[in-house]
Amino acid sequence: MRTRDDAKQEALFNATVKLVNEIGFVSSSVAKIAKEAGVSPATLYIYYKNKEDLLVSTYVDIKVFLSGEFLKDFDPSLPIRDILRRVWFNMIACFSEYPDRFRFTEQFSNSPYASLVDKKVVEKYFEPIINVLKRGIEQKIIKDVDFDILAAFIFYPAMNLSKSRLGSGLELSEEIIETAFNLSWDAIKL
Amino acid sequence: MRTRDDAKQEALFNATVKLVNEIGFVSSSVAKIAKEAGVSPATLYIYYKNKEDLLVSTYVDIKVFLSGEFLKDFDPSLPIRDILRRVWFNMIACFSEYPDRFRFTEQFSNSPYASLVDKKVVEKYFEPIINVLKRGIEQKIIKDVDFDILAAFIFYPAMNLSKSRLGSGLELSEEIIETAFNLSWDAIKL
Amino acid sequence: MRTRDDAKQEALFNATVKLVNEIGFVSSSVAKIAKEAGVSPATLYIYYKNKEDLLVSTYVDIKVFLSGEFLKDFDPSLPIRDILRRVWFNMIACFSEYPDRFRFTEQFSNSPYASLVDKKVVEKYFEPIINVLKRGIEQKIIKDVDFDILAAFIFYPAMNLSKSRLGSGLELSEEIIETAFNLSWDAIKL
Amino acid sequence: MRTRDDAKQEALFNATVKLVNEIGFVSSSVAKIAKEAGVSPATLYIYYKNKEDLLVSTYVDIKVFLSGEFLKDFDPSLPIRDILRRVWFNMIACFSEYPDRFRFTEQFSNSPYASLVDKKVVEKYFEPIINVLKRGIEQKIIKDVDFDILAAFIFYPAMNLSKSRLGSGLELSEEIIETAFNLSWDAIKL
DNA sequence: GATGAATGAGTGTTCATTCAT
DNA sequence: CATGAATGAACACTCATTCAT
Repeated sequence: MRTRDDAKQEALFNATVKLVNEIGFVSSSVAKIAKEAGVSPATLYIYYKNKEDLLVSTYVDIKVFLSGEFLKDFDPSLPIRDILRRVWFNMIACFSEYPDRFRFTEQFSNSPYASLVDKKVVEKYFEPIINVLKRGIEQKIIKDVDFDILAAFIFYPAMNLSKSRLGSGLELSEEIIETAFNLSWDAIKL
Repeated sequence: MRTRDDAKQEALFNATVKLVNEIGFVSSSVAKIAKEAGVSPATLYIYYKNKEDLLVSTYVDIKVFLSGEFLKDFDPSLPIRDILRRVWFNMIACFSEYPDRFRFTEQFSNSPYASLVDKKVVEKYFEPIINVLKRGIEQKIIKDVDFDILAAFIFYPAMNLSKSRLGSGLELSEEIIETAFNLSWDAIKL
Repeated sequence: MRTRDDAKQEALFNATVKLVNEIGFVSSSVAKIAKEAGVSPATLYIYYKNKEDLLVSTYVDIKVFLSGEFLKDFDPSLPIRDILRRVWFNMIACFSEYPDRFRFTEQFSNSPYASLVDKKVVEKYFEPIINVLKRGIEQKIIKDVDFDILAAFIFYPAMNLSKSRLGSGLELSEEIIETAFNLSWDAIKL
Repeated sequence: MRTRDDAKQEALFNATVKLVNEIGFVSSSVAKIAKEAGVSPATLYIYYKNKEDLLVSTYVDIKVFLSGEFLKDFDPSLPIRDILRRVWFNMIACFSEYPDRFRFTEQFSNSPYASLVDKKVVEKYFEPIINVLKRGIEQKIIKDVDFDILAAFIFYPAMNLSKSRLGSGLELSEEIIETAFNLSWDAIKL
């Protein structure tokens, strides 16, 4: 018998990300995604249970991928500010390098599909960063506030900045990224 | 297309916001929206050119409404920090009071429809706040950085905080809002 | 606005009966039925909630129609044997005149759709015949056995005879019908 | 196509009968039948030419099986009434013991597939009974009418009685079966 | 102004069957 | 012999929009 083809699954993944970005969730039909991936719609159902499974799986895969990018050259022995600075630069670089995947997660997490994802599974991959923040709080370097408040001043600004710059086509210079990180650090540091 | 019966138009507006939140953009069909509003699908086309017009108009209307809420008790004679603090509290209160409208804008602005909105028109309503920031920069109270960077540490944290708290069902206490505003202020103040 | 078109509903009814007979339940798709009726598949869903509704409604309509045919010239003042004889002849004539409707009910009642029909509703239309049988039992003219046993020797033989003759293309002569009725009467009479 | 593994063929036979009864002809796809039988859809095509072949073969196999059951303890030396009485009891017992196979034949024979079966082949297995009836006619014990009329008062009542009782969940007591046979005998005897 | 009827095009999904291993 | 992968065609059904009243 034929064997499962990783190339096909990857083609479906790429086609999904591409189409959702080009024409949006609403218009991204199974037929169009399959066509973009160069397979029959029926074939899609060999690799995914249904459309929901395709979208949720794609989202989770991207999230795992992004966490890997964010944690590139992660070195817990560095000072906390340096660690976060590296993560910050990684995030911005990642969003600029993989804007499609980034935008897919933005669309996805604002859709009703979002509630279908087990957040625990995804959060696990971001744990190293969370631990750094915890350490920072213990060492009285970072303000002792809930994690979602810290997140609102670290991750979301990076995302929103990337989004607004990607949208307007402007480049995010090294300098601007540094400046923005300083605001982030000023927000959370004690 | 706009014509007379305001009650019908309002019913359509409410139905659109409600349905998009309940079942998402993808599933919100013209037929369902019309039914929810208690009118015929054909009637919808008297008030709106087509579905796109319905969604975009609804978005713009909400944005205008939100700007009014954000600027409640706006008093330019107060110190800049106090002005922004009031805006901050207004935003959080507004998101918590009108979660449907808030979530609609989130879904909408992450969809391809977003590009159909003339940002100038919407931004106009937020000008008073922008002017405050400009004044703050001139007076060396606020860091002299691009507006979108400031926005990334004022508006988006408020939105993301509201979103994450709304999603998890947690309440945002007065104290937490105050704390979060302090982070925001620390980020942008000189 | 346009008004509901009885001609269309009738066309759908006829198309359903015709197609189910020609190609069977399995192959009778909504698209084919709509095409046969000369309307769009979407139009079918204005007149029927879904395919199941179409088939069940068609079945019930036929059953009501058949009961009317069976009871033609029904005269309760006649001797019981004469009443049943007339019903018997009516049945055979009806099956031969409307073989499509008859065969539809045969296919339907042997399909899983059958369980969706409220038997009470259908049986109501056959009550006059049932009452005749009851009277016959009371008057010691007919054997005192359960109704389904009597039915198995009155209605089903008529149906099966019709079916086997229709299938083989043979005519059912007046004489043969009379003969068969005699067997039926011999079976149930005391 | 038929080849070796009898266990697989039997599994397919059972799966077909089971599924057609549980979900009907319409929903019984090759994929589901194969899954139920624990084999690959492709394997099914080793044992059967196509779906039609599978269904027709299953039907014929059941018919042969049923004929065997009907003729259990068949003793042509007994009086004709006793022979038919035994067949009658065998039929009822068989339908109650193998309701799935019985219902399969009911569904099948009311579908367009029925016309694909060579009736001669099937009838052959029921010949002993037919011969008894012929003898009964010659001996002036049974009415001299066409065979299909006799059948309509012997076999079909038994089937319909079984069907209605199976459907309603009621048991068919020894006494009721005896009673019903008496009606059958009254119908056909001279 | 307002409506339910009407539809061609599209939706997500499953189908019977064949292919490559 | 046996298989899961693969698919074009079909499935039931819904879509945004227009039409006739």
